[in-house]
Amino acid sequence: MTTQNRKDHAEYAQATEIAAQLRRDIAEGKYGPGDRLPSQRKLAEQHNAVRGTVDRAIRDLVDEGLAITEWGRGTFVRQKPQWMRFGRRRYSRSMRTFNDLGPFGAEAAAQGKEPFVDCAAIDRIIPPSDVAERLEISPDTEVVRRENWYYADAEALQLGVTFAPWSIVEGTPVSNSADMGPEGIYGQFERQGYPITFIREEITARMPSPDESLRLQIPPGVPVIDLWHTGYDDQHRPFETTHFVMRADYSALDYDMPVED
Amino acid sequence: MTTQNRKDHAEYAQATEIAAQLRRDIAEGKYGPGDRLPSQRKLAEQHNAVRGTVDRAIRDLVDEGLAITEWGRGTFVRQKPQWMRFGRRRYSRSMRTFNDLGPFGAEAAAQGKEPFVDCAAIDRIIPPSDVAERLEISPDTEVVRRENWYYADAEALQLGVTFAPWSIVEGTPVSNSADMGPEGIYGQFERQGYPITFIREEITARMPSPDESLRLQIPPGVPVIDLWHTGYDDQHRPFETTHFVMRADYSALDYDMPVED
DNA sequence: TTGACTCACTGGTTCAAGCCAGTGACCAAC
DNA sequence: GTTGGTCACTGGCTTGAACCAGTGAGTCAA
Repeated sequence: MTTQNRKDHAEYAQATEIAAQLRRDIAEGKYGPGDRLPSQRKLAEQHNAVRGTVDRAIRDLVDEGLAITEWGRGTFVRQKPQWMRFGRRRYSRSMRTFNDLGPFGAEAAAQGKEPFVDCAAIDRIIPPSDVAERLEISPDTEVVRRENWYYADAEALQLGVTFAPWSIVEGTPVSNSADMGPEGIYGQFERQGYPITFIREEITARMPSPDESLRLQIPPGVPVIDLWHTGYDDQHRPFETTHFVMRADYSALDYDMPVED
Repeated sequence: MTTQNRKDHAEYAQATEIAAQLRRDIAEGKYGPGDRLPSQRKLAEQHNAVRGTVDRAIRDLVDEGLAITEWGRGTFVRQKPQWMRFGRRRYSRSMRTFNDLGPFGAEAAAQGKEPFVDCAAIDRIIPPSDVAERLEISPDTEVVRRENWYYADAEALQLGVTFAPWSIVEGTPVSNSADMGPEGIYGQFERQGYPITFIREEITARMPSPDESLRLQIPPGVPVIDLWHTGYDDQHRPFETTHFVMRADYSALDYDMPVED
């Protein structure tokens, strides 16, 4: 590897040194969670550097998720939030009536947070190709598109966009109502003859797009978990797929499952 | 929300404008994957800005994973790599003999990559508390620690650190050899009376630490998937747990599983 | 032909200075 | 007491200049 990236090169650069010093100070508890770091001007003076250099150092910390800057107030040590854990049980029948808001609400409540789910849109559309593939339908088969935003304590944590063939959901609350009733959306699917029996979860992580940063109010330095969930009925036919984008700093996935031969 | 982060504030800043323009150009194909962007000095001239401003804009692109800079050469549009997908089948018995290198090797080969697994260390240690909890052992029970690095085409993609009670692995290759034989590590566990029957996967994502960036050679703007895997035998006793850190831009997880009541 | 060298060009980093805009403590006027 | 303004302080961003170090094409002498 002859080419090097910025950070490699900066290994002994002043900004990197300052960042490393601050990381040490944070790790050693000199600055605890929520504490304010010295101002950029003070740090510049202390390290015999220009303020722009300190700004770069702090930007690195922020990008790592270790600190958060607030305009006009200062730079603060970030407190690691509790995780919301989601997994296979999210879809189990016994979870359905656990809480008005479903598994998300239950998990939020367990964390002492106020859950809120906002169904922002319900549309009837021609599906994007990746949706059609997951639903195993031809690309011109219409689907319902339900856009849900999940909040805890008024902070947006997740975006979930659910797709299902229109023919399955026509006339049911899934196609025309934000309220899925006490049994939830999977109760509705079950009534239509599609009991959720298998699920497939395709997971990756990435940095949010600028649009996602804005809409999910994701702080700098926090990635998102990008999850495609697909539900299958007892005959292994897919009947719904949901694309979740979750703030990674608040979210964990937790699956337990049998191993087959 | 009265406080705003850096990016919100910079919404109409010049650097953000330049970044947005470059994003558009990339999206529209003006610059394709692998193409070199104009030099910072040229871009500065074009946008009537100073080079520092252009540098900030490009840094944003790099942090998003859209571009990669090479010192002395220029800034290039990043090509999105193929993903390696891992999931439940990674542990199934039928996968064990698929390839000398196991599921990782099989997946790499499927992507046309040259797989290589390096067992960097085998130690006998007192486990960290999170390991002891997952193995359901007392914190003073010794365990084996196996550190594995996974490469594809000489690029490090994953780090996996496996822990298992020393009492289980004593005298077996798991405790003293990099080579697990044709049946792999789970074949060894099975011989000791621990057939892998259930798994638990705890998944989250985060930005890599500077150390991880260095050792996995992770480009800026790429998060890691942080995965704790635990294997259980037919009596639901945990016998091994592995902590994976995976480059998120190359890795996806793909699970299919039954839903239970 | 080949290898050493030059040189223009690249990004990486820092400097020194300045203006802008949000914050919050403080204080005077109501 | 409450209100509204001042002001010192915060980070956000830009300017313009400079030096460093890696790259690679082109040159020139052995």
